[in-house]
Amino acid sequence: MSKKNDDIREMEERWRAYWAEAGTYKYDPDRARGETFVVDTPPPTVSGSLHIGHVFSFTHTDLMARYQRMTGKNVFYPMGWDDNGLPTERRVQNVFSVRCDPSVPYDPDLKLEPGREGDVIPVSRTNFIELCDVVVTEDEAKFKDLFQRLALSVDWDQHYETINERSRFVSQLSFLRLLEKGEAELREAPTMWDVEFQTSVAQAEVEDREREGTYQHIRFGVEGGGDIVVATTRPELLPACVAVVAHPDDKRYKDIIGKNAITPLFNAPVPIVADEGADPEKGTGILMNCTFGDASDIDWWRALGVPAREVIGRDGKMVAVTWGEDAFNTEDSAAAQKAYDELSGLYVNQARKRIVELLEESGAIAGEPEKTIRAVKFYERGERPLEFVVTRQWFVKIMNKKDRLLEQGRKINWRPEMYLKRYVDWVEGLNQDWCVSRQRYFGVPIPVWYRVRTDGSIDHSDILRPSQENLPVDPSSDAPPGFTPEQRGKPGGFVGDPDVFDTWATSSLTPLILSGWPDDMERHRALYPSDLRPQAHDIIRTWAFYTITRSWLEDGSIPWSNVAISGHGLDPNRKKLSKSKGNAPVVPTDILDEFGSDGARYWSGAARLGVDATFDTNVMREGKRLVTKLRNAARLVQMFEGEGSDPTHPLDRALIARLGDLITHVTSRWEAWDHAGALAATESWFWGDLTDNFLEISKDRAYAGDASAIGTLRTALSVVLRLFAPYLPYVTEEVWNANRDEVSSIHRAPWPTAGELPDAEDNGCFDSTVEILTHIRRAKSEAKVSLKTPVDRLSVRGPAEKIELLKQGITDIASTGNVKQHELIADDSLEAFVCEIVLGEPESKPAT
RNA sequence: GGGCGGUUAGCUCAGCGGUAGAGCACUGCGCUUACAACGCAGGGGUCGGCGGUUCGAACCCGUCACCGCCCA
Repeated sequence: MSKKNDDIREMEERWRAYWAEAGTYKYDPDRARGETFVVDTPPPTVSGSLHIGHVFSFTHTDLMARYQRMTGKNVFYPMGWDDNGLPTERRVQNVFSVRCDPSVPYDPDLKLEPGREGDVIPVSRTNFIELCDVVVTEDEAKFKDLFQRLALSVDWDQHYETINERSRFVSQLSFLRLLEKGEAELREAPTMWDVEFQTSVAQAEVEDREREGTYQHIRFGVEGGGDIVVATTRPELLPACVAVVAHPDDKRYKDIIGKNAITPLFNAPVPIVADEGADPEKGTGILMNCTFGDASDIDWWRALGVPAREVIGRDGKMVAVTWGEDAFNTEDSAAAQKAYDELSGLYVNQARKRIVELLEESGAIAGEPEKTIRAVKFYERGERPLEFVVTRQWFVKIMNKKDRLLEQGRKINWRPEMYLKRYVDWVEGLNQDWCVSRQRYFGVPIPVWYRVRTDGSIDHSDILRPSQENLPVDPSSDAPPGFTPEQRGKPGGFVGDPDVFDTWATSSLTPLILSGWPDDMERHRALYPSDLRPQAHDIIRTWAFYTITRSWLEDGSIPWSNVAISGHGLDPNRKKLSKSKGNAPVVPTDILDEFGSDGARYWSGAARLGVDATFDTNVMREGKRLVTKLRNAARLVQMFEGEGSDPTHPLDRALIARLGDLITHVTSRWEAWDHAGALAATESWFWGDLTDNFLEISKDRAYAGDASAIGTLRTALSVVLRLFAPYLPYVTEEVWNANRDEVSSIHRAPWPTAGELPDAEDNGCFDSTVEILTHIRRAKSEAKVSLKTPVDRLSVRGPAEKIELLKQGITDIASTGNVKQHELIADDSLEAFVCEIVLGEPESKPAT
């Protein structure tokens, strides 16, 4: 870091401390809802790494908050930390080299060093959660430090964690209300299951990945003679085959529909059924229906009413089954058992290889294997394919509400609007209810218990609920109303639901967590629905979708009136920046060190909403350069000590008029949620009209104490600083307060309006003046002489009207361009200015 | 396979019906008491291809190609 950056660092630390102490960004609960602007801030996952993408999107939010604050709004801008959930658990496992084992008793004296090496230690659930708390506390401190350095104008008194008591309370209460309304229910059903983390997952967390697969052609017998060949990429599911399916119009199979096929190896009779879902073009046109290979298997299984043959366990291994019993009927138990025992206990991919060998040995493989590319479902954070496993899970009903959820989505203003389309596509494509229970530890517990029957079995239909005043509860340690802790697990007693909620089940409630619902309804009415949900486009299907869903389910409302969608930070190869891809090597604090917070914010501010932004230090360098220019321009303006006045000189009046146009334009860009357009316009005016031209033109008059020039410069600086303030909070605050006896934050200053400016008009003299000045500069540049070289004679000919305008600026041109003699000649035969410039001798340099 | 964006100067991007723009990079000049962490001037683009609408298209319509994202 250079010495110069030390200055920036000092300035940043000084103002950061001031804002915190002065409460510059405090929300005022006493002001009316109409004057308030409420932001439903995204809670970042604190156990992820900090990267420059955070700087990008969080700055966007801050820009909007700052603009609203300057327009006079009472801004409610909180900060939340998403600490609950799997990312934290994984981090804790790595940091302390532990794993959670609920069967291990709690050890109150457990002390582990972060970064500990050695064997993985099993720890109790309570110990594990304590370790999670340790890690998130540290992580949150790092995030807070970065965000404060970045000058996010957050009211830090308004913060939350998705695992804190308030969040657990709201999450549990909201769930219980859904249960009351019949919108949440417990189901034992095939569910998408991650065999690595051993938890259920929801549709929103699943992604398709293309994988190589191999079609194996397996010969089935047909009752009454003959055979068929089924093609499958998952031969290990053969023992789970409950039917074979062909298209009703497929001539090849028409005659055998209604008969039974006999599976090879297992000799299980399975019905041959017709269904239009079978694609005659795919494989051999006839396919296995297994319990359960994919979502359509579930549909067919339900439609056919056949028993489920579950062969894949929660750990992704083939479970032990007994052929000839229950669902596993067969014509030859001994043979089936012998074959199956070869598979039992193997992982799915091992079983796939083994069963092909067995089929080959038995002569049931028909034809050569065939390579194919298929879409395989994965949990987004997982490395192993999902399986469908029958488990007991809590679901929230959403499939029957698609139309209403679409309608709710359309009531919200999406910025940019194209992202409504993505929401609509997602809702229309929903194919299952929302599974909200997770078999994890660090999360909000599901607040119910189940009665234990007198025979010791659990009655999951007898759901015991806590009363609202006891929330939040932990069913694994608290007892339900009317029971004593001693009755846990005993006949006639109770057991707690062992699961926690999906992280989204809690974070979808952030507007309610923030609003004080339902205990402080006065506050709730002041803060809900909120005005702005800022977030990135990757979580439209999760955070935005689930929040809209929860608000609809709770009271039919929409959670916010606007959604502002940020793009992603991309690496120089235009790939999304993420820790997992290892392409985010740049530490955000290094960036802030190098370019200053204002410089880094400039990069973000220059990017439009919804558009991905390539990480580009050149843009940050540009921002840093702007900061320097702003300081230097301000230094000049603030140097003039004389009295200022309203503009009287035509050039000054023109500048003020142009400034008014700028304010109008920039404000309209902000109102259109176009902070990037507003910045570009402000920067262009500042650099062009103000510093390159007006400052040069008016400088000599200002030095001479001309009140009009001085007043104009001060007005222009005051306005430009305020227009830049949302993007460059540090330097604008520094300059704004440079000449003040008492600090008055620019971030509480009123947004400039054209109406606050003195009356003025741009009659065209400004453009004429700049035009001639440019001629003079070009002449000197082409002559390769210094700009201060005198012009012995300047002669301008032009149409009378333009010459009249030029007369208003000629004195300033003469002083700026060091013109000794000039003449202006009206000539209406000309359409534009024609200049004749005679350069004098360059002034001799003083001897060195 | 479906949807949504994008393709403009070497790079990063703006412009979105009326004579092609910015910053960086490049070339030349210049230390001028706000600024060399800078200024001034300049070179550089048949606005992805092909059709169409229009007096006029980077911009509207159609089509194709490629890139990215989202979903299957």
